[in-house]
Amino acid sequence: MNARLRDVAEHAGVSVRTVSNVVNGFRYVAPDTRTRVQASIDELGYRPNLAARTLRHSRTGLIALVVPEIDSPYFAELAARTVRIAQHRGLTVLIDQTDGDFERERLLLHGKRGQLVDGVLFSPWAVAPADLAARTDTVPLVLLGEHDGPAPVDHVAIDNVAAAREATRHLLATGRRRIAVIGVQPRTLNASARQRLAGYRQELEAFGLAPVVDRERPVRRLHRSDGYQAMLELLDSETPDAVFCFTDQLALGAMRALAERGLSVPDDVAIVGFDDIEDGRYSVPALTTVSPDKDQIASLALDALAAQGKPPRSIIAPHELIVRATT
Amino acid sequence: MNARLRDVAEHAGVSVRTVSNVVNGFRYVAPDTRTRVQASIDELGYRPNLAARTLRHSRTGLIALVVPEIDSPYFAELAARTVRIAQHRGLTVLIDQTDGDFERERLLLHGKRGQLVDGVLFSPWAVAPADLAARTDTVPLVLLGEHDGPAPVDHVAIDNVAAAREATRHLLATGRRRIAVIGVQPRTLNASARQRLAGYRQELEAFGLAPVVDRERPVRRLHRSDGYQAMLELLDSETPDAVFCFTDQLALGAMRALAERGLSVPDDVAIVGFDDIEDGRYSVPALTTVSPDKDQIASLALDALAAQGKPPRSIIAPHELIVRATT
DNA sequence: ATGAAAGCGCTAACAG
DNA sequence: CTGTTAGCGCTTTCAT
Repeated sequence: MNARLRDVAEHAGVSVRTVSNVVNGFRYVAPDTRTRVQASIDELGYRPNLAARTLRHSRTGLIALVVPEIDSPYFAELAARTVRIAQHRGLTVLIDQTDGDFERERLLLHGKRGQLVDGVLFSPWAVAPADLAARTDTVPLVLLGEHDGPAPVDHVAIDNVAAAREATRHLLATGRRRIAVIGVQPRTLNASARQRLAGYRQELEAFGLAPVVDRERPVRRLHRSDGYQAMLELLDSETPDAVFCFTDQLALGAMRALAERGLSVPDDVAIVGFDDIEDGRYSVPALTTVSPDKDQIASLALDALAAQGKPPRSIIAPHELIVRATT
Repeated sequence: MNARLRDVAEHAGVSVRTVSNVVNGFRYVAPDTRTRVQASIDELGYRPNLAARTLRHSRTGLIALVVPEIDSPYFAELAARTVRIAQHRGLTVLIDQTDGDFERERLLLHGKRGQLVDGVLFSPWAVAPADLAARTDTVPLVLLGEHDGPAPVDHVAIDNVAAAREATRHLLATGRRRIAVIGVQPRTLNASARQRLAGYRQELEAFGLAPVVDRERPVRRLHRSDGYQAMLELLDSETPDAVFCFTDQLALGAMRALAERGLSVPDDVAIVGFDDIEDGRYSVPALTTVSPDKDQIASLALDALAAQGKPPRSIIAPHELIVRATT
């Protein structure tokens, strides 16, 4: 077993109180006492027991980041930034992966992590606003990503409607008129997808173009393969001159389908993605995309966690359209 | 404050012992007592305090996964699988990101996580075998990835020499003779890179070809930009007819450089990567690569963690060469 | 400036 | 089958 405070105390010939003072950098310890105690600490290889501390303080310094899948590039990049920023603030991040499974999300939401974490950053996939409202767990919660409905929870997201409008406007400005989208979600749950679709339609209409139902392609998940599949289907009915994909992964899948069909990007079909993942910067051609400020998202979410108690807010993080070679 | 065991006991009119029995699914509880207690638990919204449990059991159910960067696709995919498999085994994974920083790695190695975790899965970047040997912390440790030197630590890796030989052999078999590599590490620390280089050279020599120093390109990190840069340099001296990249990210960067120079893959230059990340499956053309069995790596590492105490072993996970369109 | 001791919430040995 | 209680390691009030 590891050395305890008491072992150090005995070894140094002082009380536990004094050792505790030294460990926690307390002001009033006689210099020589401090030296002696420190020597004992080193010699015995003492390390404070986090569990005992937690029990005492009822604070762990841990926060949970709940995402559908950590190896989806967007979440990986978001997680990397969250971990980094949390580290700066003296927090440790514990990652939960739900695989988009409703039951796992529900469990996590309702305190499966018990007193283990001081807060939860939650990126919902399957869970609905009603489930959030029904939450009884008291651990501070911040939602990552779009979320509508009256759930009494903080959430941070970019302005998806505005972002989608910019993407669409950019396509229109480069002379495209048959603009399709890939990424509509069959279930109504994904608020981000819904808002991106709304933004796309709004911009088309503002330009005097009527949305064409056949050009709004649904996908089950947001992987490359879904984008690939959706693009093939799109090509089977009509060849659009541009596609706005609701994630970069979908866009990369779509580009692969176009390449296989011998279509050129951007000459035959222009592509805009969403998320600004690193793959898109190195794809050939490089992907035009909406870039959410992931550092800001992570940072604002952590702020919101720390500020809990105040009435829930809807926090908007910045984004930017990055024009590269696919448009 | 949350309800405690004692509150539930009073509410249900039983002792804490009984409540504890119910919570932990103990055998001998009278059915009606159980029902009554369960009702109180639900009513009060009782959740066991993990810190107290941990203090009692000196076991947290947490393990740390330490990686240089979580948003590097290989590590993201490995993390996703580790989290998933750990979940199955009732473990929670906490992710530490070192950014390849020596000091952060050293800290983590020497027990910065204190009693917080039951074990550490460590993917070293900057830290050397000597640092590992000097470790005093007692938390079980398993190294992920190649590691040589006599450090008394379990580690799981694939057979990098054999894998590199297969990759090189494949290139030779398709008629390539001017085969370059990208991914040599200037510092001697990265054992994986060293072994891949060794395998490449061995296979060339076995084929009767002498290694050419200029064709062995170093990189600082393993990002796409490094591969891109290295490929450009390679093209400035001589155009190889094949490049074996030590990671898929390097390969994707290299492919971008080739595209910009108007060279065709695989007609002008064949490419083999390493890691089998998802991007490579959807790049155009799709990337031939060495695929380490990441599920096995995660699974074997978790096994090794559980089996600690036995003499340290060097565990070999399977790998496979996946031939796609770049060769 | 240091010591003694209570108590954080839980588990399990002991007693019944 | 259930109750009582010591103690996991630490922080901190109270006392000196």
